[in-house]
Amino acid sequence: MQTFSEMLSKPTIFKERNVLFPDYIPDVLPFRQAEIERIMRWVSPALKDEKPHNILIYGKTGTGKTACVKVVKKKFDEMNSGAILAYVNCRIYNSRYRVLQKIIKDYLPELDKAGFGVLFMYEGLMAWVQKKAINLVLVLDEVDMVKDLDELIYSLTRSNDELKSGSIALIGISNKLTFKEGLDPRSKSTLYENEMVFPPYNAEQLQSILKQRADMGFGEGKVSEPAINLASGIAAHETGDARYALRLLLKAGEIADEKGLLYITDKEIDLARKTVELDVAAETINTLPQHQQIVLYGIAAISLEGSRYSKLAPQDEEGTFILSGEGYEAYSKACRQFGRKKRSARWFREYLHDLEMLGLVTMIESGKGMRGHSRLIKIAYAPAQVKALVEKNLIAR
DNA sequence: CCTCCACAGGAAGCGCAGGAGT
DNA sequence: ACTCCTGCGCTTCCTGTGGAGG
Repeated sequence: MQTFSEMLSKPTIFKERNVLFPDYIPDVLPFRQAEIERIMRWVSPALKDEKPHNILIYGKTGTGKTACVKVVKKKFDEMNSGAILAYVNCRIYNSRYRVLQKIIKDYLPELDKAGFGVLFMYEGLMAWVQKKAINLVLVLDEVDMVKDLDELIYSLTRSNDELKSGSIALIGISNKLTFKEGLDPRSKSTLYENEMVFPPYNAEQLQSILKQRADMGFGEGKVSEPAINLASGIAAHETGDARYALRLLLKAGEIADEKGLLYITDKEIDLARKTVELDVAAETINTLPQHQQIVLYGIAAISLEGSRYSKLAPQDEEGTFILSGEGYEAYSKACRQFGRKKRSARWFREYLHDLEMLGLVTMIESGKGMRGHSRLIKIAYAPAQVKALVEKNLIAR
């Protein structure tokens, strides 16, 4: 058993661990200067007491949307004008009520008493904006999470007609390109005043981002060039997600620490990828409905035991393929084991389909040697780990 | 050739919960 | 408060597919 001081005095490869975390915003964002300047230009009217433009920012996860806006906010705040740029994460504050409440809490704490209705908060906010002639820019990050978005947008933008002084503008950030469909045309047109799309980073860009962070996080020359290239290649191949790339780097650092290494090579990155992949898979597995987890468990179990028909299945890749029939048997057995009532075979196929969509299993058409249309199933992740994970989830309740 | 097997996936229908309307 | 309706998860039933085996 180690003591805390022993742990803390252990040599570490990290120099500044924080810079590898997803919420860290560097002073300079590579490849996003143009985007930052555009946002600055659009919000700048607020600094000379005019109403700025509404903006909608699109882009996949890890393309730097939030980071850019935060950089703009920092510069905005440094101007020390009367204008305010408020940031709200709608994943947490996911309704009109909660968004209003959050703003009030941050800027009008004297009004922050529980139990006031939406109308009261709204009018309090308006009175404050008008009295102090504030130009308020409201950033709604992950705006697609807001349940009553139409009402929120409508009440906030329409309020500009009523205000005699001051103004309210919106910056929406979303990573779903499809969320606009469900919107009321009126709120659509206000939000779409200015639209901006953040493209994913390509491999070279990710490479230089990782280089920058690696130098800051570990010190120069601590991460080998092949390691950087591998990590950026993996992330670029996925979705160009910088957050994922950084996660690989952080995990590789932790692995290096465990092994007492002072240098990160592509071998550590490769190990990191496996654990990060499994982490990501574990997150989706944990949120899966019970029976889909049991299906997965059954398939994992039978993959470990060995498929009865495995000799019939193609052996071109490693990993065991199983037949859907024996998959259903395994699922039924798992249901008995966990004390759950089993679903019909028809629904089992539907579950399999869902699991395939989530990338947790892969299925191929059975070729020769099999009768009719059948499918061969294989789990995408290490069966032993998957099995243990589901077991933990289901035994707890 | 025909029949059967082992499965895929569509259609209909059922009970239930949660929301809208009154 | 109440009904009504709708969507959802699921079962049951059914048709289709294509090699295996007689």
